[in-house]
Amino acid sequence: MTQGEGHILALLARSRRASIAELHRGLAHKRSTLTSILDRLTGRGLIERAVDESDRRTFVITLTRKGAKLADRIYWHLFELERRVTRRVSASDVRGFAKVVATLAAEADRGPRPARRGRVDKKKRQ
Amino acid sequence: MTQGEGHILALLARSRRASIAELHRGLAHKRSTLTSILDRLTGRGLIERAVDESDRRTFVITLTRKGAKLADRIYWHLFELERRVTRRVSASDVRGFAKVVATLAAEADRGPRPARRGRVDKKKRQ
DNA sequence: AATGGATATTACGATATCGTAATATCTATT
DNA sequence: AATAGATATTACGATATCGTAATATCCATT
Repeated sequence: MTQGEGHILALLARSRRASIAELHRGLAHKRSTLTSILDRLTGRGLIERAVDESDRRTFVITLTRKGAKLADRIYWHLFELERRVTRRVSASDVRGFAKVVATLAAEADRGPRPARRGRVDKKKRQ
Repeated sequence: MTQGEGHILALLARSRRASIAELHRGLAHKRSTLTSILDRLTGRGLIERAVDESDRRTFVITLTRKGAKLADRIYWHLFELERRVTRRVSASDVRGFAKVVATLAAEADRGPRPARRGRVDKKKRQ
């Protein structure tokens, strides 16, 4: 079980049913990696892919019974970890954490700001 | 340039000279991965490996002139990012962030606490 | 100096992730 | 209905990471 696989199962533990694009939004991986992850989860009989009839470009991912069991365990595990952490830190610590993370993400996303010497190759990110 | 490579160069930008074990402490990767990273950096002429005469089991990693230049750029880049973030958040936010991260790491390291049903396979981590 | 255990590192095959190109469907416009 | 552009996804080869086993050196004890 890789980090990415666990992550996807945890997401599905809540939504139960999601498109690939939706899952991708909650994942720090490239889209092609998500395909691999879904392939593996499908191969192990944990999830199922079905074409969405309303938009046949997309697939709807659902958990199998077996997958739901595992997903719940993972979700519970993460929930438990969160609980243990929030017990040991203050609410304002958590707010500070969230704020720093959000700011970090936003700033990193903007890329190198003040034009340094040398070309600033603004890479495309998908 | 992968994340791992950048990370190692950033570490070397400060210490200029480090053992592999030292580098590994500051890296979120397995030791064997570090070997690969060092191989690539060596191949590109950015670092050099030399046996430590005082303990011939270990190697001393140093930056080449070319590597030092790149390492400084990377370090500067990270420093700059940090500066941009700390400008937008308060000092107590940063403290909260650090506290949550530390607690999270500590709790995750302890593993699942209250014995759930099923075996708790405490995996070895290197 | 020989033994055994600990530490430091690498080799190597297995697996995961990435990046790009290709395919298929949808939506809007002519 | 034909075309063009946008969106959603996968295929596939290249690269990075992982896990384990192997090797070499060091250190302590006999």
